[in-house]
Amino acid sequence: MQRSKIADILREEPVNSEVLVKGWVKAFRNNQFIALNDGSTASNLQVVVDFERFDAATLDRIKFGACISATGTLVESQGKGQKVELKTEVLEILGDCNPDEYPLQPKKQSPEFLRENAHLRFRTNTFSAVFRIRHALAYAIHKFFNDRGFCYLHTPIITASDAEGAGEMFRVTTLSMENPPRTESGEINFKEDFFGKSTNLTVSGQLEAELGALALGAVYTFGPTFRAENSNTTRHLAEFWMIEPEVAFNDLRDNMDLAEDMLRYVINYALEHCADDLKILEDRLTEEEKTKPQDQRSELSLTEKLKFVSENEFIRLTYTEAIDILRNSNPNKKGKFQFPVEGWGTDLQSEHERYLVEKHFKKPVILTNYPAAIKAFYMRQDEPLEGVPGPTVSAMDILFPGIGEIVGGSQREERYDRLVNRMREMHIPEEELYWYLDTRRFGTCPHAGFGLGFERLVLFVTGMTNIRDVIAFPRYPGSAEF
RNA sequence: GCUCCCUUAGCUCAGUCGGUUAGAGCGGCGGACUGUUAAUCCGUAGGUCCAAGGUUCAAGUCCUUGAGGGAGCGCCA
Repeated sequence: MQRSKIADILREEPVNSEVLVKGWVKAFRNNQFIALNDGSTASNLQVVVDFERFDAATLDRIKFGACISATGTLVESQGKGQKVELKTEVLEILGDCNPDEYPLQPKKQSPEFLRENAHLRFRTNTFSAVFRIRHALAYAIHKFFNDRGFCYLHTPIITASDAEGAGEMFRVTTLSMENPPRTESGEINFKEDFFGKSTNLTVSGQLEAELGALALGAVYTFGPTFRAENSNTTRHLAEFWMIEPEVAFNDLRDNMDLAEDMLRYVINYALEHCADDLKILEDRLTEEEKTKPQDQRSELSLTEKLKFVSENEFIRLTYTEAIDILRNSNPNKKGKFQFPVEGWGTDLQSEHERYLVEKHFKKPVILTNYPAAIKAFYMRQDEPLEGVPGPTVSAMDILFPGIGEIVGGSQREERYDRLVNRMREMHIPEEELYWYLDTRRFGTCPHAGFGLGFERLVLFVTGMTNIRDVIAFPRYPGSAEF
């Protein structure tokens, strides 16, 4: 007999038919009622056993976490709380679960404890919901881009370029660490390394994506990304997944439209397809809010928050306008900011971004046209703008409540001379990036793209608070367990 | 990398001003009940108070150092 998935049974409710289910015991009540979950849905199937028909030794092995198989007739439930239930005829214990040793329990356990037991945390309601939603969001992203004619490009994970300028990198080498080959001047000789040069794990697929975009028109990457920064926050990982679309002939405005459409699309996708899982996370969040002081509680529930983002236009304003708002803001005048907003030209601190998003506008904000001095070499240089004190670039950052920067992107500098000048100013080695510069020498065109931190998106949609809880096995400073 | 906080039973946490025998709920185990919804009721076992050192007549409680964890900041997605 073929196994049925609990998701299918609960959807189709094939009453009076014979079904076989397999799954893990979530609760065994009254020596009669097993709440069975097989991961196909957040909901459990009620498996009813007549304890007089089964031997006590078998019933004794039905513990929280045990894996069982049950065959029987699906009937309308005689109790309240569920529509259908399984009247069990055959029961088999597939895997025992000794409650004395099993770390998980049928009660609320802290995210920190579960993180230390990340190999088992999929089995909790919260984490199974998080990972089903994570899957749905990944699928929605592929669907969004596919439906719009984008080409999914796999950019390399090992790179010889250390000029990407996005932070510290992890070295990839097969050289002996104890006794590496040396050059005559005593430096490590990477000519003898596996690739014949020094290599690292990628910090971004953007530069390669640009190469693709300038032929395929519209491409996106979706792959792992590595940053060896010693970042200890709730929104940084050393290994994370990033989506990087890159589109020929797009300007900054097109770029913002694309990012905004994509975020709305995937959030709506989750609202439409993950209602059960979102309910679990919403209830969890509501409980958590109750423990906070009244003034720190969120006014919106999780789904309300998601709907709010999907139904409202993002606020778009320039860096210069943002500085004006911040300079005249109450917290700045009253000296409440740890970093007072003084002049034009310095980067915004996260307290400033949070003020704009969470207090001033109360919706997602896209900041554009940042000072050139604080942004990357490849961003397109703006023509001097009236009332703006210094040179700016066509950059855009999308800021979300609670998360901060979820997207960072720009229109790219497509003009060869401008790009080379900028690289020289910022000491980016031209020789190493000859292939990047070639796109500007041969048939260059305006184009734009951005990077979306996938885990930050999952963080927002699930309402979790620590990014380490939305990736299965997080990597961060001091931790590469599992 | 910087700042602050935490570490007590399997889990979540309480433990007053340093004071005598270390507390609860959940979970476990034993029993009762048998249409339950994290079932309920009765009983019961369970402790290197993170580690080392120090102060003190006396340390879970105070001090120092270390380990592990969390939050914030910086770096960014």
